[in-house]
Amino acid sequence: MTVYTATSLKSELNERGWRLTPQRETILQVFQNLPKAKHLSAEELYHLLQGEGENISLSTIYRTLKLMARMGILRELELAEGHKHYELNQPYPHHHHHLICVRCNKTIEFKNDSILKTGTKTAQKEGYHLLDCQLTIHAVCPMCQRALLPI
Amino acid sequence: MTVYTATSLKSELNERGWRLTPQRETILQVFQNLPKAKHLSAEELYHLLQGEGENISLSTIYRTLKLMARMGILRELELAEGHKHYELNQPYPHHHHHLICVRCNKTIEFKNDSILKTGTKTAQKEGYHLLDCQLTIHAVCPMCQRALLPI
DNA sequence: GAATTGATTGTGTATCATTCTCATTAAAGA
DNA sequence: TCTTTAATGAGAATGATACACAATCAATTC
Ligand SMILES: [Mn+2]
Ligand SMILES: [Mn+2]
Ligand SMILES: [Zn+2]
Ligand SMILES: [Zn+2]
Repeated sequence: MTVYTATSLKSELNERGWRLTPQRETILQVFQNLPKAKHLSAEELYHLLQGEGENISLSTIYRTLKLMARMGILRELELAEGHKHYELNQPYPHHHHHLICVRCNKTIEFKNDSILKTGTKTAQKEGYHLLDCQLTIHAVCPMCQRALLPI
Repeated sequence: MTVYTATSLKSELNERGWRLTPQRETILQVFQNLPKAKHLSAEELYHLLQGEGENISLSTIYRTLKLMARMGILRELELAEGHKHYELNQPYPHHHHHLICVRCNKTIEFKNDSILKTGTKTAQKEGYHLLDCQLTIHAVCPMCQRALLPI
């Protein structure tokens, strides 16, 4: 949960024998400039880049998202929509969690400092190297409670 | 997060105009008799039932898992394996969370009472009806840290 | 307890997110 | 600049999950 720049990304990649490519740099930039509370799926990122004239293949998008999640740069979110979403994995005080309506997928972000502390302590206790720590609350939003729809 | 019996399941289903079927009752029983810290995927549940001579179709398995998750009977877990896992959604003091190695998928359960309190409070504050609340820690286990494998 | 109704099931098929293959390209280091 | 090999792009393959629809049967009514 560090703040990355192109330079620090490059050195961390090179340390492991990997490379900084224009594609990887561009994708990191997109996430760094994303508005607060905005999450992107692979497909959404692909189309966003297309719109900016950046032709990065969908394969590379998928590979890069997975790589950056495994490095702890991005967080992989399961927002009850059948595909993954990603956002920058930010440290305190930007670290936050998600409250999701399982019916309409409306998502609310919220903060709670003690959760990251719990996560850090738990990982440490077991000797795990922490990448991400997210509280996910599945619930039914007020609107969907009123609409008496079948599940 | 209630403890369900066949009878309470039946009344809750009937309240909504739905039915208790032998398939649904059997599937609930499987989860109730599952050993601690055991999680099942749709496919695993299917084969477990086949082994017991219960021929419930894979479609029904998927439908039932989704139904019971939306009712709050089961929790849907994303254990970094490319498919969902399910377990009984148990109240305090059995409620727990997961620490997952993103490389080998080794999963450790841990408890922390304050998290459920945070989840309950957050949902209530926003007027959401709570179904489940899970802290997921993504990390790299000690063994996988030593094995210097490519991500 | 028979008839009615529509929710549920099983089978097969469709969908779609994600991964894989492989030839080509291009970072990194010497 | 040259060499090595990681990374990319394009398309095909995979696999988890959803869907369509005819047949079944759980719940309710008479
Ligand atoms: Mn977020
Ligand atoms: Mn568990
Ligand atoms: Zn909703
Ligand atoms: Zn591991």
